[in-house]
Amino acid sequence: MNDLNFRAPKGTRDILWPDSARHQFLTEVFAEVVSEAGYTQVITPMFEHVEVFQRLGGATDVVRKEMYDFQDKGGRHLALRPEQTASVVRAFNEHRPAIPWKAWYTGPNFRYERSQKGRFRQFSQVGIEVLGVEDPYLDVEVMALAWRFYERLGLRQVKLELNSLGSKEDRNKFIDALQQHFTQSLSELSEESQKTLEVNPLRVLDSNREQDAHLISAAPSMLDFLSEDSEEHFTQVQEGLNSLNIPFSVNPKLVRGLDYYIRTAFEFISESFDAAQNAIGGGGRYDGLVEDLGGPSTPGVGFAIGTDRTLLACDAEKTFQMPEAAIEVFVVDVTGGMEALKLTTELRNAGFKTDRAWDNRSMKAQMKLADRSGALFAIIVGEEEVASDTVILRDLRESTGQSKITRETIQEDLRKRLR
RNA sequence: GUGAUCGUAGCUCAGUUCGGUUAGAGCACCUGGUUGUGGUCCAGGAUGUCGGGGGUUCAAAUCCCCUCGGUCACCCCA
Repeated sequence: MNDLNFRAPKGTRDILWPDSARHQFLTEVFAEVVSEAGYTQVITPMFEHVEVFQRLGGATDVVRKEMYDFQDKGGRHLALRPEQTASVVRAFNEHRPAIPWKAWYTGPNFRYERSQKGRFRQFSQVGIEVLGVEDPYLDVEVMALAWRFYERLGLRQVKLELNSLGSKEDRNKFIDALQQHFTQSLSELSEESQKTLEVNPLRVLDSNREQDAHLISAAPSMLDFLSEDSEEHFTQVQEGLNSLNIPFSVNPKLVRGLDYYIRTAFEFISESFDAAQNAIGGGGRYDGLVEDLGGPSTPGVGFAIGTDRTLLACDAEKTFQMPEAAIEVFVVDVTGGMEALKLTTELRNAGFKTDRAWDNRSMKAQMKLADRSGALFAIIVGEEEVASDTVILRDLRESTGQSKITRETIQEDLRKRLR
């Protein structure tokens, strides 16, 4: 059991009931919210040609050092998806559905990194992508849907942080300014940030190291580098959110780790649990990505929400608890088990949630299992009942409620008492 | 990849400081009290490569080294 080879690989885990049920329900709630808005599901492969992800940018850690890539038996260089936006965009280019294409997805992603609270090597996300629309109000719709989803789960301590990264040109100007700012005081910057500065200056703003704090707060703000168009877009996004009464705060330091974001970038933070990884969802606009992946010039917006982290937030806020497993009838058979076999089949076919015991256990043991199953009624069959073509119907919620009924009326009797 | 910390029954943990009889507790599980009846109660029972490997020692869960895994933080992100 402790043999390494018979344990879930590092950073992965088995999700058993009731957690598995919460995962499933969470996905169902999400599907409901986005279906109501006209989104349709897309299911893409869990692996792609590695180039699909490499197009996300060589400065992105997710592709630079966290990718699970491998060669298949045909010599193809493939990678397990670290996120799904690239796959969805690739699928868009391959099939060219009519725009606007509003797609939603769910499923596992893979990143090779050290695990910690709210972070695993295999983790699942739900998300949406819209391709073919430039309208800033779509950015608003996208955020509003995520917001609505969190609300449906019962989460209250979610904060929306918003920023604009401007157009590619705005952004490059900003990066130059940042580079200048940090280079001036290079020695004051932490060693790690100095390295980051070379690879991706924007990301320095993300540093959590105390040493960097004052330099970062003195850094130029992205908002001062927005072109007129970008500023207009950003203003409309904010007006849209205001009109829907969705609270948000502008965070000019919000840069996000995927490098393809343009203009709108946002993140949902849970304030309910204590961990470094408290971003439960994030996204933004990525005009240009479709082109980068070989498609026609097409704007895009979307977000991804981490299933595991969102459930962590639900735990912390004590919401979205699982309902009890609802067995209605438990068949107790002390004649060998054949009667239970027939009865459970009959009752299940009739729509009753039915369970039973196995291995010809004692009546006491079977009753114990009936109790533990949460069943409301037990149907008891012994030799006497078989001979007289009856069963005993026992109400497990009471200590005494028990009656002998004929076999033909079992369903009728149950229905009367259950509904 | 870096640092800290932990790893004893299915679960939660005691025992590790200062090595020393067959390694314990609670919960859960099983059987019986109740030869046809659960949830309460009582009695009994089963369960451990003390994460793994190596070393020191007359003797290791306990000390040392290595390794694997968990947790937390950095990095990064959902």
